[in-house]
This record gives sequence, structure tokens and C-alpha cells, in this order.
Amino acid sequence: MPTPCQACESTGSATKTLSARGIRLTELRRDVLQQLHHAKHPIGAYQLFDMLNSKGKASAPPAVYRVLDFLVEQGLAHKLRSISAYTACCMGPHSHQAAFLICRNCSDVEEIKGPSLSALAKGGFQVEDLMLEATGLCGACQ
Amino acid sequence: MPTPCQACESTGSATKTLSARGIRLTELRRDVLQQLHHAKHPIGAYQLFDMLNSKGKASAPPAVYRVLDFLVEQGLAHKLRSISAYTACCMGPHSHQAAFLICRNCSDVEEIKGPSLSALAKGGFQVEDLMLEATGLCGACQ
DNA sequence: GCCCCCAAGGTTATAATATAACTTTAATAG
DNA sequence: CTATTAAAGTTATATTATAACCTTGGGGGC
Ligand SMILES: [Zn+2]
Ligand SMILES: [Zn+2]
Ligand SMILES: [Zn+2]
Ligand SMILES: [Zn+2]
Repeated sequence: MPTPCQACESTGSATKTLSARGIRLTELRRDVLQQLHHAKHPIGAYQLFDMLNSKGKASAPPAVYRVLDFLVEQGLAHKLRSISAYTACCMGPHSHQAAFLICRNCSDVEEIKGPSLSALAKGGFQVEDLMLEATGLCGACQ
Repeated sequence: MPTPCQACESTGSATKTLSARGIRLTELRRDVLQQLHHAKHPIGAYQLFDMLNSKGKASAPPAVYRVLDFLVEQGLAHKLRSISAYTACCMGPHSHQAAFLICRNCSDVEEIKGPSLSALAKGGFQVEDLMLEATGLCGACQ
């Protein structure tokens, strides 16, 4: 029997979660999510666009960006700004703060629970550059 | 008597530090650094280009990007990827890991010592989104 | 001083990433 | 079956960043 596709299962469960929120996981959204899940590494928006477009599934960049924004909003994906790429979230469909270890050699990306900096030290990842940017409201603006 | 310009002092001390490293803080580099120091908020590369260009001090975007890369390398500035902008480093001319609190309302940006996440909680900054990306070498690639 | 070297900057063109603004389609509710 | 509206299509363009190559000029060896 064929190994069940984890991505497809994920999109299945994502569908459930979203519909509980009154939100549709449309075909395009599902396609994008599956591409992200199947990919070994984060994917850029235009790379994603080319993949979908070559299968007749995406019309133009705005469609892809809209879906990506949607997936990030819904907690199903993350944007990695240091490499301008997107990755499926491996932690379930709840928006959450995440931290990433990005290997400059093999391009492997690991999402770590957290963001706990102590987790960075563990697991043998050798940090060369660290980017930490918090967005929100300063004391004066609250 | 006029208040001494902190930016100019900074560039003065930067000159010393760099020349001790055998590196020149040229006029263009000094100009960019002063703009970053004088600015109340981080500045985008093209914004910076316009400022310099209107004073006949920069020829084209590559010049600005080269200087910015240089300043970041030398620990005199930081790049904020979540807003694609650059800011002078307020911690002295040594390359170091930094963390930033970016207010989405007033655009104020504070560089905090660290990156210690506990520092995020202090000072009353209300984090809405947190981006933590470490680049380096994974265990397998070392 | 003169020449050479080479780091810095100038120049042109273009790549890569992202969004604005408007139109059309289609899913759902009533 | 319509009205409503979210999603997707479409066109054009904005924004950010880099490639590739040429020119200039400061500073050391002589
Ligand atoms: Zn996640
Ligand atoms: Zn690796
Ligand atoms: Zn700093
Ligand atoms: Zn504020």
C-alpha cells in the first residue's frame, strides 16, 4: 500500500480547521500548501508561481502572494525574510511565533519551537548570523 | 555653543576604529553613516540614495548598497529585514548580534542588547510579531 | 616625484521581489 | 434564482537588490 502523503493529510486537517473558522481552503490554496509541504526547502514566491503556472494552476504573481499571505495569516505557513521564501508550518494550524535555523550550506531549514534562544544552542547548529526583529507597539503607542 | 553632533563624533570614532583595521572611512561611507545616525528612524536604501543623490553625493543604487553592505560588515549599521531598511548601530563598531523592537505605529526602532528574549518582555513593548532567523551551519554541515 | 596597484566608486542594465487597482468568476446564503 | 461577497484573474507598475564592467584616485615602493 502506498505511503500516505503527509502533505495531503495536512491539507485535509487544515481544511477541517479552517472550515471550523468559517474559512475555505480553496483549490489554489490547497495546491500552494501542498507544494510547500512537499518541498524539502522553503520556496520563493516566483518559484512557486512557476511551478503552479506550468501546471495551469496560477495566473500571475498576485494570486500566489495572496495565497501566501493567507496561509501565513492562518498559521499554515511562515515567511522567512532572510531568504525571501516560504515554508509550511510543521506545528499545526495555529498562528504562533516561530524561530528558524537556516543552514547556509545545505539550505536545510528547521523550525524550532519557541522562540527560545536556548533551543538555538542545542542540537549542534552553529549560528553565524542571528536576526531578531519584533514588531508591535512601543510603550508610548499602546 | 552648539551641541556637538553625536553622529559626527560617531563617525570620528568610527574612522579611528576602521583605520586601526587598515580600512578607510571614505567620504561616501561617512556621509551614509551620518545620514543613518541623524535619521530618527531606519532608512531604506533608495531613500538614502535620493538624499545623497540630491546633494550630488551618490551616483546610483549600487554605490549605496555597497556602502551599506560595508557598514553592516564593519558593525557600524544593521539591516532590518522586516522593513527593508538600515539603521546605524548604537553599540560601537564591533559586529554583533542584535535584536530590534519595531513599533508599527510610530515606526520607532529600538536596538536592544542581546539577543536576549527576556529583554523583549521588559520595557513595555507589546510584541505582535516576532521574527527569529538564525543562519549558520547545521550539525551535518560543520 | 613617478609609477603601479588595487580598493573604491561610477555607470548601465537588469534581476528579483512585491503590490496597486481594477475586472471577472463562483460559492454561499436567503 | 438572485444578491452578496470572497476569491481569483488580469494588467501594470513599484520596490528592492545585484551583475558586470569601466574609471578614478590614494598611497606605498622606488
Ligand atoms: Zn510554525
Ligand atoms: Zn547543512
Ligand atoms: Zn548594533
Ligand atoms: Zn510607537
